[in-house]
Amino acid sequence: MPTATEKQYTIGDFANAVGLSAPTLRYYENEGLIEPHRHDNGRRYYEEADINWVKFLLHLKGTGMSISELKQYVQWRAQGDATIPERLALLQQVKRDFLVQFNEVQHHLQILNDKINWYEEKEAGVTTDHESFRAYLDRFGHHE
Amino acid sequence: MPTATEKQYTIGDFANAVGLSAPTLRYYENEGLIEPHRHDNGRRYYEEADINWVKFLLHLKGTGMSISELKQYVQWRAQGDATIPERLALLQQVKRDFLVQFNEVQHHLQILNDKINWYEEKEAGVTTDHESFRAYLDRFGHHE
DNA sequence: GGTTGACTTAAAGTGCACTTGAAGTTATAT
DNA sequence: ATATAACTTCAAGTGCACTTTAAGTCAACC
Repeated sequence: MPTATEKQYTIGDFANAVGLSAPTLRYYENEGLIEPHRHDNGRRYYEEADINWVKFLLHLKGTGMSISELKQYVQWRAQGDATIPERLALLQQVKRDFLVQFNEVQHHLQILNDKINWYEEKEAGVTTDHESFRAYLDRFGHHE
Repeated sequence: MPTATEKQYTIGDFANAVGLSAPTLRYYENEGLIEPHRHDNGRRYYEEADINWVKFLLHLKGTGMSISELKQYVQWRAQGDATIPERLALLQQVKRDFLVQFNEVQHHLQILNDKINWYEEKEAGVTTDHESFRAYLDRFGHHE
């Protein structure tokens, strides 16, 4: 049973589909992250499956992986199942780093929220004239 | 009642105390974020309160504020209470942007976790030989 | 069939947030 | 007293992830 001929995307359409610019796609290709097909005239074309691949890469990138880490991951992947332990170890390390950052960033948000509340209450005349932000924070048990 | 003479930090000691390098502190000063005192010989010194100030700036920075946004915030702050509405609006915008990013990043983590689990199960021989990652994701209802 | 827009490569440029270097002064320890 | 370490300014350099430019080829529309 022959599958329907796959839709072919120009680099411009593909860029639109994945939310990147065409130059960025060429840059990623240069870095070895993507390998589009070529028409006889030299022009690139992309297929449906490439969309999923790029979106997956962007998820990994969004967890904090650099281009060179992605490149390493992709190289291992091209070498087949023998490199699964390496890939798994890399992703686990990325996850650990991510979680550390995630906790820090939540703390930053806490302080930002406190400051916003402080300004809002100050505007509404709720805090006493000379209460400092630090004293205010202390009331909530936040430190640093 | 005279308060105990405040401890004075050299730029090196202060850098240590706040977790930045001395050049970075000079850079921040250049950008108008910090204003240390000076000894008669021209050398900078910092006091306890400066530690809290820098740590607060680093919290704001950690929520995604750029150096130039911090600069704007600091300038408004120097202009007194009249600029509280501007400062509040800025921080509220920062918070909105932060929360958007925060949601996205949680989704990225979800995909990373799925991929790690997929590798772990594959290593343990749990998934069927030819199940694709996408099919695996679909079992959990994750998309994109 | 000509104009407009999308594509091609390779190299150079950008923006951010620092970091490093050069050249010199000052403080501290032996 | 002298070595060494920390400070000073100002300018230039770095790393990352793109973005822009230049010079040219190709495709689609009227």
